[in-house]
Amino acid sequence: MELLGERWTVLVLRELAYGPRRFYELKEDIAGISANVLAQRLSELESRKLVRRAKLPPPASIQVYEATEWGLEVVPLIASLGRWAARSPWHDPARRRSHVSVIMSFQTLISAARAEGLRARIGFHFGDVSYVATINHGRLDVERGPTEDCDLEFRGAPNEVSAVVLRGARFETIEVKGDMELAKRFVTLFPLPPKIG
Amino acid sequence: MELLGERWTVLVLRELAYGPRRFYELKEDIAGISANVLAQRLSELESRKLVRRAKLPPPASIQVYEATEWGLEVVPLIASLGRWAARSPWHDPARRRSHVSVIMSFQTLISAARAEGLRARIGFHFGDVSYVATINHGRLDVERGPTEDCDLEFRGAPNEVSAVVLRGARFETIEVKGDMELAKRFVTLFPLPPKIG
DNA sequence: CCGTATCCAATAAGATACTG
DNA sequence: CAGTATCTTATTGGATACGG
Repeated sequence: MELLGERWTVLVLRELAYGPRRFYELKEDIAGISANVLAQRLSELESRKLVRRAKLPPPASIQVYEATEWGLEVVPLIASLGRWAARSPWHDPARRRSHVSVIMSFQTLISAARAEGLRARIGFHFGDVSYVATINHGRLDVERGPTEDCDLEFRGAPNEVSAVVLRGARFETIEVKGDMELAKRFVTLFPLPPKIG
Repeated sequence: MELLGERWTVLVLRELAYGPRRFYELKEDIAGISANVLAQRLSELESRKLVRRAKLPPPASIQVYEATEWGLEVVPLIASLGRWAARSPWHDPARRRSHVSVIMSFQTLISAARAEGLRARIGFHFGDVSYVATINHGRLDVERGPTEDCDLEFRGAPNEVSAVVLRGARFETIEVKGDMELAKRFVTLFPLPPKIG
């Protein structure tokens, strides 16, 4: 609790799950956090060795925050807590979510059995951030980066893409291109865990 | 975070991991919590359906708090968070711990490889609370209850027992009785995860 | 863009006392 | 024993403004 117990701390760390981010990205993607609290949380995380400041190589040369190895090790637990918590009767999938949170839920919810034998590269575009997800041996491996050589691409706001992938919203509500047969199968790979009471 | 995010909430839920408890037990075992905060946390947990009030069957007929099924499902994640957090450079094993926390760390830290092929029943006495742990197929199954038919028994304060089992403190610092060869092997089954920095 | 400084408001917690 | 009521204090978070 001393490492992760204060308000916002877990959410900040989660945003660093797929690589370094800059201050204003974090501020924008963590709905409702204020600059001073974000600064404080980052410095606490830094002093606890869960996060470190890094400088991107030239020509970018900007300062970013990245999770340490140890910090990254707790990320799967955070993801599992998310899956558990989403079963709450009061969970609201319409709440605005960050792209990190959406991608993480894909990774957490994929059914190895349903993805059996499937191999595919799938790209996601959320505004100016993109991810490539590789399905392999029933797992979904994800990294941030350009969606080159993908069999299928989704583009839209995180919530909308999530609604299509997890909850069967119509493809027309976002932008889907590439192998549409794959798309139809892909959105069946994510069984939602049973709701409570 | 809305389900478990406030201060004390996780600690309260953890105390219910091995069965129902009464109010004053929780108050005594959660170091530093005050009665009003505990009452508030319990009622929040109840309204969120992680905990329910129950009445023990006669002749006890006392009121207790117990975790719901759903509440119990998050306990292994709490345990894993504990293992992760104990690697912190600032983790202090001398801090006073509850018997629940100690038992849970045994369950979490046992090495399946080292316990390979071992079968045993081991009892633990902490004041007036006792547990029986069964080693089987590399796992440690635990339940609260009388230590009947155990091959080995430990008795002492939670911290002291933990020091013996996890950190190789001398048997003489607590009370150990039964199969002493088993005892010597038992305390080798729990490799501590590597420290950070 | 990346924070820091300042201030104010809300709230949450601790201590204590008290009651069925 | 199992809480509730009350009070006081400490913390923290949100808003805003500002500077490198």
